[in-house]
Amino acid sequence: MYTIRDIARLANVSTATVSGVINGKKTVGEEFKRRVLNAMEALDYHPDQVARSLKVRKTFTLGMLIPDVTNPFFTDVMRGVEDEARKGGYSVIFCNSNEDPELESQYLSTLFARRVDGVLLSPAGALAAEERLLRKRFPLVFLDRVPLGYTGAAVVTDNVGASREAARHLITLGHKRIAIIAGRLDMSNGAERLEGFRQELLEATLPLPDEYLKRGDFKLESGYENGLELMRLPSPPTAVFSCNNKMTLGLMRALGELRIPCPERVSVLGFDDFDWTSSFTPHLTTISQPTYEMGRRATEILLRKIEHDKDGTGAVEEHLVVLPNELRIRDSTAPPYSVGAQRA
Amino acid sequence: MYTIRDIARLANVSTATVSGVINGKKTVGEEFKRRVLNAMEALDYHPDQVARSLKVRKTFTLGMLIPDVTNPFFTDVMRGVEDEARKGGYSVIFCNSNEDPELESQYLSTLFARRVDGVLLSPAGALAAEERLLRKRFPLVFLDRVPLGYTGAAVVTDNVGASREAARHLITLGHKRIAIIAGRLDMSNGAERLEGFRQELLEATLPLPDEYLKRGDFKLESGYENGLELMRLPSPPTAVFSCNNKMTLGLMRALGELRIPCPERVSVLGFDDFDWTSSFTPHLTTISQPTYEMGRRATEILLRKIEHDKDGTGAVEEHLVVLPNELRIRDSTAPPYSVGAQRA
DNA sequence: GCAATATGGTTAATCGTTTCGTTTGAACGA
DNA sequence: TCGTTCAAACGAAACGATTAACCATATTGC
Repeated sequence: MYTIRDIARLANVSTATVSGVINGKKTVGEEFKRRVLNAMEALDYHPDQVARSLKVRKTFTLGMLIPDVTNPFFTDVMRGVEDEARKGGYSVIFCNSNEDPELESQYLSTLFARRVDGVLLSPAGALAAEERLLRKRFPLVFLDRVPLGYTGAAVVTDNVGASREAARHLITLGHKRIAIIAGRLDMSNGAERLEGFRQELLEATLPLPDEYLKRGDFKLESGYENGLELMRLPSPPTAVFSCNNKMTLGLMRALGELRIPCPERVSVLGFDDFDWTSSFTPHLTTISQPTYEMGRRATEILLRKIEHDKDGTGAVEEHLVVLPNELRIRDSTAPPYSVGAQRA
Repeated sequence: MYTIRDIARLANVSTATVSGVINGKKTVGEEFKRRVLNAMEALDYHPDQVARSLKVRKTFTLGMLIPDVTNPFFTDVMRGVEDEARKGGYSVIFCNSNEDPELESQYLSTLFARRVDGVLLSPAGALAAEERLLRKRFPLVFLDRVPLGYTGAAVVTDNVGASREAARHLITLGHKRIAIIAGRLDMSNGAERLEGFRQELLEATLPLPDEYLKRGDFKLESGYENGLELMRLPSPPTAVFSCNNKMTLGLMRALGELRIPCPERVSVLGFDDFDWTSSFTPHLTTISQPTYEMGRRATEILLRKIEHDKDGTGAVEEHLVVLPNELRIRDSTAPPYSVGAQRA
């Protein structure tokens, strides 16, 4: 493994000169530059970034902490993050907390010890308490979910609006018995999605009985369990709104096992789109979030924070970005079977 | 940001002593240890890993380079990698080459500059040429795919065997006109899957006409396009073997658009399982790879290489691990419609 | 012709750790 | 009372880069 000194010796110049041509800072003469470049080429020399990081107090590394890598929502976000980070010359350490607050805070410590320049966080726990500590460790941008009462930088989507639109769509189709499988209510996104849904029902003076309000945890199993329970009710709903993709999957599985046809017997509308929903039947009606863009924007904001924080006490305007969602109407929603059709 | 010197000063000891208690190497007296620990606690001190890395010439960081984060196969692998890495005290920098050899080699350079201790590689390009250079840069373990003629460490699955089993399943069902949508043939996995399929057909003295052999590139679109072409043939196949999950998705989309029912008109068997295949119809018959285990094993091997490489010239036995796959028979495969049923 | 200024290079200190070699001092045996 | 031993703590030199402070030479203005 060669060092800058090896290059300097081989090119017959000082290390400062080598450093100069590497970073293009100092003006260095043509002749010298050529010699340095040649030497670097000859030895396949790549400057040691860790030494550099130590000196300049910057690692050009970002941390990204998400609750579930196997969720396509997050992998799409990751693409946005990675592309934008690369553009800025940053690498990303991805950490998967598996929805486990314990593991999450362990990762956060590791990232701190590694002196990452900033962190993108989609929290697993309700870390309202730690949040202040975190913010003094490194610049932070929340993604998708924010702790209750948090006021700092974040990129989220319009959960309330989208849920209202979802509910409205179902109502417009003529549904009266509409159930919801909610996500974690201690997370902003889970809470907001329920909130929007509730608002719209209220406005249409439709009831939301307790047995139609199911509390999931964003995982497949909870969608499955709750789906089973809902459809076994004496008076099952004619439409179900599921608050994230994994739970929708669980719900569909439940319907399949119970041999309840969708949308004939029950309409399904899920938060989060899949790019492969058009590969299977039924094609799901979903709320599509701008995943890639979320990742991109969050990274953009984080990089800006990093840039500004260096010269000051971090007095950058804390930005909250709310991106719009889009309702994609496909085949899993239809008018209720009891309306305009003979009873089965 | 506090340094080891701050701690030393506060605890009234030398930096060597602080370092000693942090790393638990030196024996340090109870009294001193207590003082140091207190000081660390008081200042929320976390040792700077980058300084440490510089000194000990080890970053405790792994690089993982995959061609597609949005492919659930790879995210499952990632979980295995991450869990095993964390157990060993390593972090992972994930890079997504997007099946782009250019980007891939750019990432490889970055990883080298960052002095990662080792790299897990699922190559996008046929980097047979670079491979020798890479191996002198850092310990390397290939994952899922290996360059042609590569003999070093790798974790793959039994592609030939699995493809034979897949073909046999279709043959046993009575299919005679079986088509394949192959993956990239310049990658070991793509080539082997075709090879196994071919072998089994040969053994059953079944033909594989040119128009039944489609060359895809592992992406959804190629599954879609090839699916359309296959089913528009004057004499379309009664069964199709698709060589990875994304292409299977494309194929299913094509069938959906052409309104060709599966498995009634055509059986579909795909490489790679989805955990959500049971959420939609038809439930796919697939070859399930031990994804998590692949990631875990590969990491295990890489860590062992790293451990051994440090004291020597890397004369570790280069291990090739071949894991078994499993055929999961579900609803997308059935006897051909022309056999034992009236012609439609 | 000479001070002032560019230009293009060098030397050496530094970032925050680890670690080698050394010092300190308590315990012990004779 | 002295060596001798040994454990425990210390001081300072690295690791490989960056960069401030300098220095030498050439160019320019007056």
